[in-house]
Amino acid sequence: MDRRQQKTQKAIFKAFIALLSEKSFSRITVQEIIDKADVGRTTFYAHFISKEALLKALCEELFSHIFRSTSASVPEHGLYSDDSVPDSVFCHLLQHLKKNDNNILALLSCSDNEIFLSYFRENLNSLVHSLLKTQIERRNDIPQDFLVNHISGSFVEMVLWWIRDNLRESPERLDRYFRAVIEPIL
Amino acid sequence: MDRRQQKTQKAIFKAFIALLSEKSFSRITVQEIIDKADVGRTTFYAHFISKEALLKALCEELFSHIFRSTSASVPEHGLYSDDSVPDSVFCHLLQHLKKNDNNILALLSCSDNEIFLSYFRENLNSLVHSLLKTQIERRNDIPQDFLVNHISGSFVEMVLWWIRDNLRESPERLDRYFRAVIEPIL
DNA sequence: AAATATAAAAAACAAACTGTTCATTACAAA
DNA sequence: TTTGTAATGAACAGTTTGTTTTTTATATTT
Repeated sequence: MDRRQQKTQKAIFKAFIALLSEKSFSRITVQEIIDKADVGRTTFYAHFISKEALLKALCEELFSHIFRSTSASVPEHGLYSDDSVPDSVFCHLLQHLKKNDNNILALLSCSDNEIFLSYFRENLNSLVHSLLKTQIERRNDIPQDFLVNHISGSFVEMVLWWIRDNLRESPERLDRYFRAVIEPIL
Repeated sequence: MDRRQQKTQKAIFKAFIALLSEKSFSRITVQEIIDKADVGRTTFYAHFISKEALLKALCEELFSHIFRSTSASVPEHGLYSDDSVPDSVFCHLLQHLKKNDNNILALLSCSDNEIFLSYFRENLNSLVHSLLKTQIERRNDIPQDFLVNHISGSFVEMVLWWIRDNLRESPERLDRYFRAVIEPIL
């Protein structure tokens, strides 16, 4: 890819992230983005057809990154299948989030966060789904779909709660709480 | 209140709800609202200072209604404290949602639903909080806050899942699933 | 190094939306 | 009936959006 393109893309992403930590997505204008990124109006539209497309591209970037590194880290054993394993996939995820690469926490907590959340949920869902497949016992009184949704949904809600609480709890303790409400139902 | 005011308010709300079931909040313009409601531009701004204020007013309307009727219906016994009670507060809520008064389901499922969801969560939170107070046993290994958030959060996620699934499951069965994942941790 | 291709820029544009003002008309309540 | 208040229509300046066109700057290829 042309070095010039990379430069402008990077500038636009950076400006966009900075703006997102200031104000909600819907209040951000293309004008502000190109002002802050210091690129021409034409240039912006050559890269992204709209503000929404930019948001989507950003989401794909960030979440594919965080989830690739997470699911690669603990692939072999299932969801909380072994108590002796100290760090679950979830703990890894929380630790990753706490590091706050690329301001991902700011994005998840901003007021127009629905799009981020849907990406978060989607990625979590497939993660939980694949983890549950390795689980031996299965409940036959609850649909698998419901269970998957419950687990990933609860996790999302927990993260939001965590953020609202300014990350006061440690990832490890949070993971322990999460185990306490998830393990009994498996 | 002046009959004229009631009339325009009603027209605006109605137009707004109709538009929300067509497209997301951010794509709706004031222009469209006043066109559909057939009121003057000046009139709209005399009632609501912005599109956002209208949304807020609508949320307050709808949720205060649904939650007042719900929490009034089952005030005396706690959250799933008695297995012999067939219909929990949650079952009531689900049934209420299924009736879909004022298109509340459309609002919860539209793509810009963050504001609706925050109202939903908020109301649920205080409901769960008050229900847990009547619960005798308490876990001392998990903070009460976490538990409340987990329960109401899971419920919200379940409803979203339900909506995505086009309300295929009955409220009663959904309530059973929810019991199965919540009761074990109480 | 020169030639070619491609990205960025600046300016200008119509179209749409916003939020406000003001004068006029219609309606409700006393 | 009179008086107050709500609704209306038109016009407005200011933004924002997405596009076009021309020119300039920078990579890539030979």
